[in-house]
Amino acid sequence: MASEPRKNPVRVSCFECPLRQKKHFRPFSGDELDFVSHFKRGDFNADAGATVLVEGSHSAHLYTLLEGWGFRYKILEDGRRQILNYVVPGDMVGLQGAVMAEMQHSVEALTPVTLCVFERSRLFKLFEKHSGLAFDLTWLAAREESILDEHLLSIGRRTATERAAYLLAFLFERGRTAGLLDDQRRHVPVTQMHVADTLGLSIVHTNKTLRKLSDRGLIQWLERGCEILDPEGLQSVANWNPGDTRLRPLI
Amino acid sequence: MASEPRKNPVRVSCFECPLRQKKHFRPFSGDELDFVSHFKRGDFNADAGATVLVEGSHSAHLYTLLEGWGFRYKILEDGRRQILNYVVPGDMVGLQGAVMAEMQHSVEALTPVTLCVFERSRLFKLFEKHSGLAFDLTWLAAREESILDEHLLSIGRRTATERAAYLLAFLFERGRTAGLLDDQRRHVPVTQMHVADTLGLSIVHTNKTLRKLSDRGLIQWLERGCEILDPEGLQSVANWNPGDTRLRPLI
DNA sequence: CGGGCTCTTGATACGTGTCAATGTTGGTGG
DNA sequence: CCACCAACATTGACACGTATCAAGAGCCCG
Repeated sequence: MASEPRKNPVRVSCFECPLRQKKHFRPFSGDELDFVSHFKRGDFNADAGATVLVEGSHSAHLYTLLEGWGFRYKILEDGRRQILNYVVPGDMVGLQGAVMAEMQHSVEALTPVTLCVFERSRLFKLFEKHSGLAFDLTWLAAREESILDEHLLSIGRRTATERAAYLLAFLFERGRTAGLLDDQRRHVPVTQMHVADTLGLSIVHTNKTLRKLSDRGLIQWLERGCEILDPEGLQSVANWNPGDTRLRPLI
Repeated sequence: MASEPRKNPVRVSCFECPLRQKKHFRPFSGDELDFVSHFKRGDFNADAGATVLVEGSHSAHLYTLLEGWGFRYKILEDGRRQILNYVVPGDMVGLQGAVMAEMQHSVEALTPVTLCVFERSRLFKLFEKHSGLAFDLTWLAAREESILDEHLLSIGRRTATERAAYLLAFLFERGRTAGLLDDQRRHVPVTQMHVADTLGLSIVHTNKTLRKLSDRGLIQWLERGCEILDPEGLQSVANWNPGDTRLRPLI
């Protein structure tokens, strides 16, 4: 397995939240931290490959990914699958189900994951009492939207090679700002099947496209994952660069 | 032009908001209505084809479309364009620019449009004082996300014919719930170029694909627009059905 | 040891893009 | 009023990108 063995599934207190201390997240106020620690119901651990949330359900919960990689996807009746976006630590999951009628997509773990579980029914209290956190929630939703916009541009208008380069540069950037990757750890834990289902390509063509990127020294493919050798190179192939990397909120 | 001539550009008061009275929108409380009417700065009218918002800008404003059709899009440096989503009355526009650093997409009017202009700087007050409206804002963002998810599935995994059928069924549904269309008025004001740029297809192939739908009696193409003859037929070709059509919020 | 999952590669078929040419419509200016 | 032009829609021929089919290798795990 690509990632280290899961930590002991001990309840993680918000006060010692390992994420909050990382540099990319904005600090909480004391009040907010207090509220969130009550908002949180517990932890949820899942193995790689596990389905965390399923389309059509109307869960009583809402999650934040604390550790690991995951992805959101939809499938058509005949099994064609489209990966919509990836989930890294700090990302909120299940907001759709919490706010609207039901989930319109599923979520699967790519590595072993830990999620913070929040109680859906207390969400309205968050809006009522903590406008700063409510704003953050909207911020997160707006950012998800802008990522989906870029994906749409990618699938709709970029060539296969550009798409692949974009995706890998994007995943590296997301992993980096989530503290999963850095100059030493450059391993993105996806299979070529995941890449294919994200780019809207067949797996065979994906393989041939990735080979081109390997041949140019931009990446190296290993079993069950990809080593990002040259993030800037990928960005320039894709004609993309990461947007705003300033402090982001965390809930 | 497909739509009737623009109404006199008189300031529209929130108290007589023509949208709020339509059945698809949730009613405001008196307090909320009061607040929104102060939040609103004025109206903004634009002609068909006008660019309403441009990528990279950081506008002091935030908008709700009051009347007409528009669309959001992104372009690559060499001019390739991807239409991300369409905007109908009741849709909020520019939230990204208001919440994050700057707009990551542009918005263009498809018909003459009227927009309500809100003051960005008062947004934090909305969160502070009107948690119901703040929740609505998040609701709108979550719904936009779920639409983009479906588009992504469409472009990534549906065939050209399915994609086209999906798009037209989708546009009919959006127009219908926004009060722009009904069983009598079935005209969607897009060119084949718009369809092509939404589906990620070339214009020539789009033309040939639309012809198939015409031949099957599902649509009829007119100059600068499309008559939706059989919405359910389109839905079944695309293997898609509109989700939650319950009351939606309006800001 | 077998079987599943992942990655790889070559051959061929098909969907979609590109090029080119034409017709229509509506608007503009002489 | 007509000539002209721009935008939009249409069609056929051909090229290219991508899907599909098929086969095989390496690996891990039961």
